[in-house]
Amino acid sequence: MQQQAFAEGTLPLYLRVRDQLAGQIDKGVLTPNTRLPSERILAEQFGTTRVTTRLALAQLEAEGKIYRSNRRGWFVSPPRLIYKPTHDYSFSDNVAAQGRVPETETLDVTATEANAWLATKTGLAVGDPVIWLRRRRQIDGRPVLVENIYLNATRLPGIETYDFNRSLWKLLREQYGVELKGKRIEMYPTALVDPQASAIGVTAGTAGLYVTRCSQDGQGGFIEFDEEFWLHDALSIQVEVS
Amino acid sequence: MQQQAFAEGTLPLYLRVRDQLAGQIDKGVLTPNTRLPSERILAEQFGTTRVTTRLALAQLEAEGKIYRSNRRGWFVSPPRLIYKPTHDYSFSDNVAAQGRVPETETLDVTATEANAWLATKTGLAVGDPVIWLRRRRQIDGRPVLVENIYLNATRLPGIETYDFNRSLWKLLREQYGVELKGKRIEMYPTALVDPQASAIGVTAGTAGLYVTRCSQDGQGGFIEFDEEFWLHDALSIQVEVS
DNA sequence: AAGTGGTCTAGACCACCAC
DNA sequence: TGGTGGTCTAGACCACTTG
Repeated sequence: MQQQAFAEGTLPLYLRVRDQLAGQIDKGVLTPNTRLPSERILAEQFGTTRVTTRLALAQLEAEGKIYRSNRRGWFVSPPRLIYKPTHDYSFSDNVAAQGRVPETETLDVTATEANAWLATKTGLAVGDPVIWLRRRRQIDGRPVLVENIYLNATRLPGIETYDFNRSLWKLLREQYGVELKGKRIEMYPTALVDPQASAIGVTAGTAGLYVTRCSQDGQGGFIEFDEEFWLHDALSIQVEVS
Repeated sequence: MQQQAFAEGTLPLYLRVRDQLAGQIDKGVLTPNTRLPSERILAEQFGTTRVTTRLALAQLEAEGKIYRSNRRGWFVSPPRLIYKPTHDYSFSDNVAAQGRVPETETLDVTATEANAWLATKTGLAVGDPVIWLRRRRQIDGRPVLVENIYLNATRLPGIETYDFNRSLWKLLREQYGVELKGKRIEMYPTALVDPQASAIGVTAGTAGLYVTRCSQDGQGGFIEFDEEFWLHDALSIQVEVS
């Protein structure tokens, strides 16, 4: 029985499987959004078991080179979306400008009140009215993020009556004359867990990037707090300061 | 033989193991940098196998709640370091200000020339002289990042003669009168692979955050290009713009 | 209905670290 | 030297998606 065959150099088997697949991706044999052969077939091709094959696939997934779609299989990751959270970019415009197809779905709109956590993040008082908005956004048909948006209901009366399947930034400007100015952004890598994982349609534990953004108007009044849960391989963040 | 026992609710076993351990961490039974029981002992305690136990541990690792150290075991993650890449913060000062103990090791100093990749990132011409610096930085004795720094050798003559186990920012200011101004920052989550994984002392494939920072002086001249490879659970990024 | 990934078992040997 | 995680085998059944 073959165990720990460190024959070809010192690399463990699952990393050699990884290298083979990565090579096919880098050379363009496998192109973005192509489905890989099934785990059982890959295991047979590489003369190993599913467990080891899955180690290799998990490695490539961690590197952002492939992703999985529910129980449908493994796919080659498309290029990362360049995302500049300090700008007022519309998601839709930004995605389109990079030659991709955006889509936004509103999952949920709820009138509620600021809790303690939101109060410290926004400067609101506990109990202040907010509109809580949940959206899912896709690139080329792949869901890449879900977000919770908390809007200052006092500052933006009637906002819950609008269509949110579009750019919120444009809505604020056109209907309320608001230009977002000050922003406080915080982000860190973490795993996506439920309910966000389910909303995106990935397994709990999938690597993600958690981004929060607190925006004010020109006078320093709180407008919007945005909490985004991104797939870790879907974006590249860029920030410029002078 | 017990397989797929979805008895207590619908959660798979490895997620129930995860929840138990996460509860002990959140309740403070297990405190930062505490070692968890060994995988074999955990497997026995939860009445399962090592493979399933490792699934639970990998989940917690992905969430940033625990980390592993070489072959020494699993440990509870300390709080994330708050990091503001747009500021001129010194790593050492920043870590110390958050009540932690910083350490910097210079791995390597090399005089070399800009290649095509570096040229596009910095605005230098291919072949321009640069000083290439590799450093490893620790927090409370845990290595959390390695970095490649490329310094404009023309602009900073003799810089390779200084001690780099300290704040580079202070060195530039005190010895060259340089105040870093313009910055272009780019970052995305990805897995750490060799040689960075080895340098930090983690398994290849460990989740990380890749950060690059291009800094100029007040006149727009290129000073420094910094490429950082962070452990994904070690930091939280904050950016403020007005 | 067939095929996919998701979960799980019950073992094994190896490389490395601390003692 | 003994214990740790790292890697690996050869199977199994389950839940879901797709034709």
